[in-house]
Amino acid sequence: MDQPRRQYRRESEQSRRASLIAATQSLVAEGGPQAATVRAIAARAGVTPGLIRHYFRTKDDLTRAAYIALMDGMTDKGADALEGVGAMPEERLAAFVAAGLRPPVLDSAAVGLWAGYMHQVRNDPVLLQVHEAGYLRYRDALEALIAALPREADAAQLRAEAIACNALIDGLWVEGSLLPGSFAPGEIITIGLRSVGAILGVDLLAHSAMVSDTGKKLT
Amino acid sequence: MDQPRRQYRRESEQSRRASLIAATQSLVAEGGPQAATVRAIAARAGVTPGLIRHYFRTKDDLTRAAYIALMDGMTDKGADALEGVGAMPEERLAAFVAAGLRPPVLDSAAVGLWAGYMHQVRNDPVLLQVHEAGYLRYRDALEALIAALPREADAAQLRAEAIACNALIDGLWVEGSLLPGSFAPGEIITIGLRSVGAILGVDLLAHSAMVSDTGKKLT
DNA sequence: GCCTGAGTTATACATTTGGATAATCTCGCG
DNA sequence: CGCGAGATTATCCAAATGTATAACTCAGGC
Repeated sequence: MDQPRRQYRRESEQSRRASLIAATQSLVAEGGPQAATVRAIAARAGVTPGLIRHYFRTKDDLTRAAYIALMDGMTDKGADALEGVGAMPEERLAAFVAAGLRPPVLDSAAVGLWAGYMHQVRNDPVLLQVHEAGYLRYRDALEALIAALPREADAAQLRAEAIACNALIDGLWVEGSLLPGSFAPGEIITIGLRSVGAILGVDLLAHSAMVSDTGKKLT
Repeated sequence: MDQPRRQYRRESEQSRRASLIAATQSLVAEGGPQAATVRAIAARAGVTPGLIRHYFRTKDDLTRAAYIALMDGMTDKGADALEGVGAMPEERLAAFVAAGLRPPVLDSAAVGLWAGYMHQVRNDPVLLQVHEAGYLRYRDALEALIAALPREADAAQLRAEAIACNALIDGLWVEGSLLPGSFAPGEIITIGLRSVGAILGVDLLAHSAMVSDTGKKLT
C-alpha cells in the first residue's frame, strides 16, 4: 500500500535555481508573498520542499534571489528597447516609452510581483539597495533620452521632466496592467506617447508611426 | 504565580471595530498582509485575539472591512479637496491634483496599504467591486474637472486626458511616497501641476499660486 | 558492473496561524 | 447594592509553515 519513492531526474544547479526562482515569482505575482510557501514553490517547480533548502540556505535567500532576478530582467528589457532603433532622439525616446507600455513589461503579473515585493523590499536593506539602483537606472536612462532632444533645457528642468515622465509611465503601467480590459489595444501606448510629448513639448507620435504595437519595425 | 486576568474596559462596538480596522491597516501598511495576523492586530489594538472574532465573523471579514474603510477614506479626502475652493475651473482642478500629492494621501503607509491589498483585491470579487468603484469615481471626478476647462475637447479626448492625468498623479503618488527623501518639499506638487497643465494645455501653476502647501488658502 | 558522492526525497519537529469554546469580568439597570 | 447580559479574556485545537535530518537514488569514475 505504501507507494514507491517518487522518481526524479538530476539537473544542473543552474536550471534548478532558475526553476525555483521562476516558481517563486509566478506565485508571488498571482497571490502575493503569502502564496509563496515553500511547499507551493516546490510543487510548482516539480520538486519536493526539501530541495529548496539544498539550493538556498533559507527561504528568504530564495525570495531575495527571485527579486534580484526580476530587477535584472526589467533592466535588460529596457536596454533591448533601444536596440536597433534609429539615432533620432525623438525616435529613441518614443521607443523607450512604448517599450514600457506593452508586454512583457505591461503585464498583470509584473505589477503583482512588484506590489508583492514592496514590503519585503522596504524591510530588507539588501533588497532596498537593489531596488533603488534599478529604479534610478531607469530614470537616468529616461533623463538621458530627454536631454538628447533638440531643445533648450537646464539641469533642474531635465530632472523635473524625467520625474514626471517616469511617473506617467509608471502610472500607465499600473493602470494598463491592472485593468487590461478597459483599454483598446495600443491605447495605453498612444496616450503615453502623446502625454510624454506634451510634457516635453515634442511630438513623439509622429516619430513612432513606423513602430508597430509589437515593437518591430514595419517594413 | 499565576497572574490575574487582565483587566479591560468595555467599549462601544463602533470604537472597537474602528480600532481593530485601524490596527489592521497600519500593520498591512508596514509589513504587508503577512504581518497582519490576528495576534498582531489584537496586540496593536490593545485587546486579546479572541475579541476579533466577536466583532468580525472571520479574519477575512476584518480584512475586507479594513479595505473598504480605506477606500471610503480616500474618496472623502478627494471630496474635501474641492471644499471651499473657488469656482474657476483651473483653480478647482489644481486643488484636486495638489490634494492627491500631499499628505495624508501622499504617504508611505498609504502606498504600502495599497500594494498590500492588491492581491487580496484581485482574488476577492467583493473587494474587486469596491476597488473598481473607487477607482472609477476618482477618474470620473478628474474627467469632470477637465471637461469644465475653457477648451474645446470631444469625449474621446477627455477620456484619454483623464487616463493620462490619473496615471501621472498615481505615478507621482507612488514615487513621492516611496522615496520621500528624494524630493524637495512641494516639488512633487509643482511637477504634478505643471505636467497636468502641459497635457491639457492650460497653466495650472498660475491658478494654484494662492494655495499653500498645506492646502489652506493664504490670507 | 559496482560503488561512491551528490542530488533528491521522505519524514519529523517546533512554531505560528486562524478558529472554537468556556470561563470571567465589566457595566447599565432595577 | 445586587444582578444579569454580553463584552472580553483565557485556553485549547487542528492545520499550515519554515527548518532540520535521515534515507534513498541517480549518475559518472574506476
